[in-house]
Amino acid sequence: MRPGNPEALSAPYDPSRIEPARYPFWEERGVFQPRAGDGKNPFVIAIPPPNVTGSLTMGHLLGESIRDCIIRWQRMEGRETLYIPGMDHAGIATQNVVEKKLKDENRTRHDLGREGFVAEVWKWKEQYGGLIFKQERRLGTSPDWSRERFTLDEGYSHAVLHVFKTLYDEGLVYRGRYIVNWCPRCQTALSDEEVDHRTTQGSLWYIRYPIKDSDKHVVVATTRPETMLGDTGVAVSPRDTRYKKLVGRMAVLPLVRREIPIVADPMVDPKFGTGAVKVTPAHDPNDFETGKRHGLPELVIMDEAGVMNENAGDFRGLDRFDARKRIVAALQDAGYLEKVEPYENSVGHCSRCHTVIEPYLSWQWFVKMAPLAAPAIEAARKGRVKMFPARWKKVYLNWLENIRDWCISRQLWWGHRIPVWYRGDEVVVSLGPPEGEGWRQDEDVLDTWFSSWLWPFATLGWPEKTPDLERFYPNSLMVTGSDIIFFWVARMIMAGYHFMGEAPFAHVYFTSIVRDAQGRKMSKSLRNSPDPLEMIGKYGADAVRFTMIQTPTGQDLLFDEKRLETGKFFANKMWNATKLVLMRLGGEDLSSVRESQLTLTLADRWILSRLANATKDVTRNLKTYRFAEAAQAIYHFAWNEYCDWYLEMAKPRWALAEKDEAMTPQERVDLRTARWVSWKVLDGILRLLHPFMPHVTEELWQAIPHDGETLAMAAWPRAKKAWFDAAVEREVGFLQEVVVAVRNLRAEQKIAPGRTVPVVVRGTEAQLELLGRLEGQILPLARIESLTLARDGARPAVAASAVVQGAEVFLPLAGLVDLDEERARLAREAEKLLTDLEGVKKKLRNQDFLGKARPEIVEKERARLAQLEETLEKLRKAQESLSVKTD
RNA sequence: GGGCGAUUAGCUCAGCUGGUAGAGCACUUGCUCGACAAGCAAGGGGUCACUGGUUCAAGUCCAGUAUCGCCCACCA
Repeated sequence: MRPGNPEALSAPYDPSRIEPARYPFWEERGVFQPRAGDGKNPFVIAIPPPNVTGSLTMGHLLGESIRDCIIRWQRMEGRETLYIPGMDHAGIATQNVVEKKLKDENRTRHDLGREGFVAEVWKWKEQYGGLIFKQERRLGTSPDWSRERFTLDEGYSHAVLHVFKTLYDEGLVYRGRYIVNWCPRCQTALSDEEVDHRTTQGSLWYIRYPIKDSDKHVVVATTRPETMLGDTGVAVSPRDTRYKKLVGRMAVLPLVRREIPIVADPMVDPKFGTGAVKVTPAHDPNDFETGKRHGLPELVIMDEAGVMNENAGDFRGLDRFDARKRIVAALQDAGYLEKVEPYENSVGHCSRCHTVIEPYLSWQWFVKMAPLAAPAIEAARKGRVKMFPARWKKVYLNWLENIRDWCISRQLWWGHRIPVWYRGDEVVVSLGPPEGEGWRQDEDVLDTWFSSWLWPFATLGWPEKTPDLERFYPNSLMVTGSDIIFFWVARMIMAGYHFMGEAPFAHVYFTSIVRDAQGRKMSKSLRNSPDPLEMIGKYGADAVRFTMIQTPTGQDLLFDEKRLETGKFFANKMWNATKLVLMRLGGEDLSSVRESQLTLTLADRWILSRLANATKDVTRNLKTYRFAEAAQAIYHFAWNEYCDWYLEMAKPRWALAEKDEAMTPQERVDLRTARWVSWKVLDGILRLLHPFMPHVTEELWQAIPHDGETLAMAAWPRAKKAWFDAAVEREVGFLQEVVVAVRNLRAEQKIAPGRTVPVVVRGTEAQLELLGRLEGQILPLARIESLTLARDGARPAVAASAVVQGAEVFLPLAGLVDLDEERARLAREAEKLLTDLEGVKKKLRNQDFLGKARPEIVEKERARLAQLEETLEKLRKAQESLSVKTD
């Protein structure tokens, strides 16, 4: 065993001094690499790959704190652990960043050409990408950096293209011309999940469409009047008698004078608007379907930038929103506009740049999802994949059960280029260019999520059968935000089943969403996210981790910087407690000490029992992902039990070392026992706390006597059965109550803190015997000058008193006790007791309660009644004695 | 339109199988006793959103209401 080093803690606790040095310390010792463990299954977590453009946010801090806590815990449990790091190439996001940079240089990606631009992005990536991981090291997380992956690195890209080809060959990837979500600013198609719907105050325009060969007209209502230029029909409900005779006739499109048929279609809700709908097959997904059913032409009137095209006649060249204004004006001028109503509806926006989405007719690639969803649905239903908190299962299932095909082609340059080759009418799907001349590769790239859905196995070398894949798939746990449950979690599960034949992980833990104090989501644009590195600098990584991990499970976290103090103060407390213990160990060699050679006092047995309980609690709560409870358990034990009580009770025993005369043999054993127990429990605390606060615990552990090189690889404590001792806990509980009662009396009587007081206790033989056993350790706790144990003795003449578990505690201070004060206090006490007593009596008078409640509950109430009556009786006597004396 | 969550001390939140309401911060009072003022000790503070139900017993289970928040939905 390595001896302690008190020097190490001579300076005050300063996280920014100790934390940075710990990272290389762990790395040099290979702590983060998996190492074959005890034969148990390995424990594997893959990081949700942050965008290559990303920087550390409070949200990451939360997820990383949790992931690393579990990984470190499992590592200490002896499991072979792997935490897989990596980044996402983030197609649109990254392309946008680099395009913006080009724009600042007055260039566009088109100036560079495709190859040049992609080279530029790679250059950017090398220079600025992955900042997040440089920052993250400061948090002390423990991924195996030697296994870091990037979704666009060579092997991973191969996996992505391989998946595309496989799905194509299976008929699950297809190309088609459909209405897709189109961002006119990014100029690419998007999946449904990449569209944010926002409730928007708009208008409903009622437009008259004249009926051909008639002086009548039909009125249609629309939220998007500009699309009328692309109308190729008018639809009414087949059940709508109002319009029955119009079906089959032609309407004349205002401004354009195109004749369009009036058709009957069940899509129309006769109760909405006028019951007649304009049909614009090229600009609305509903209308697209309607158009198909009636063979209506698909007339595209905008280009990919949302600018009206040659089919827009006079409005050509106008932006879609300008066109809307001009068309409405023109309709009004020509008398076609019947009315305008304010109307609230939901408008899709690009989740990347917030531009209003345009439904756009174009050729795109899709994945047929229903067959992939089936096993993923079953996995959740059968519990093969469990979600925490469980309610997310419903959300997940609801999405999968109503799943729609996934548009995976993106009109971008940064990403995996679609491995499809065209030559005339020939189409070949192939990872490389086909043999022969004249092949042209598809211009589009794949959705970023089409690569990240493979993350749990593509990071391990799939499709090669690598040893890593063999050993570390499936992963154990996924920890991520519920905001990407559809984007990512559901799709990973689908991909896991389809390509690996089993779920990618057994458990999914969804973290909270971090919001600001007003409840707004943290975002760059709002600038309401504190700088994580600044927080770490100010409070220390340990404090940040400890605080973040205590977020309410499954609820949003309203982040308040003030809360970080708790963690910092706690670390400081542990620093100082360790310093104290270390000094008092006096360099004693503990390596050869065995528990059986020691004489454990009541206090020792108590703290060991409490340690066993804390160990059990922390472990149980980690197992069930109740991080806040786990953190609370160790916090409370370390601070309120070990520091506040045990260390205080150990002080007089440690002081034996400074005795002038020689120690007796018993004293020597007692000293050694106090040293060993205080060290042993501290060691246990540091171990239990390490996953939450790795730096300070490692620092402190290195300073105290320890075995092994690093706490990060030390064994997780086990709750020793022999240490649990409920009887001892009750006994010490009584002693604590006595101490608190004396302190309380002192405070109430405003006795100077420096002054010691005599105390008389009347109680049962057992109670007095207990007090006697720990007398030496209790006296200083309440600054007691002398403790008189009086079994049947008379009550002191003039005293302040309290009742503790039936025992009477007296502060006999004639002349010093403020009698009025004391009488008032006793009266208050008695009143409180009386209220409680009434409650209990009422309960015990209730025949239903006596008859139906569990017997042990009734017994408990009876005992409580007795206790209350006894206490009250003693308070009354105290009151009497005071009134007699003063008369 | 559907679904989910929240409502407990001034603030942020615990309260897991129903059985005397908890923590941190904030607040009050008192403390330079050789670990720690980032601390110690003692306190004050809650009709657990509302209404009804189940039960001997409800913060906890059920139903409804209100307010706030989130998600989903081809609401012209």
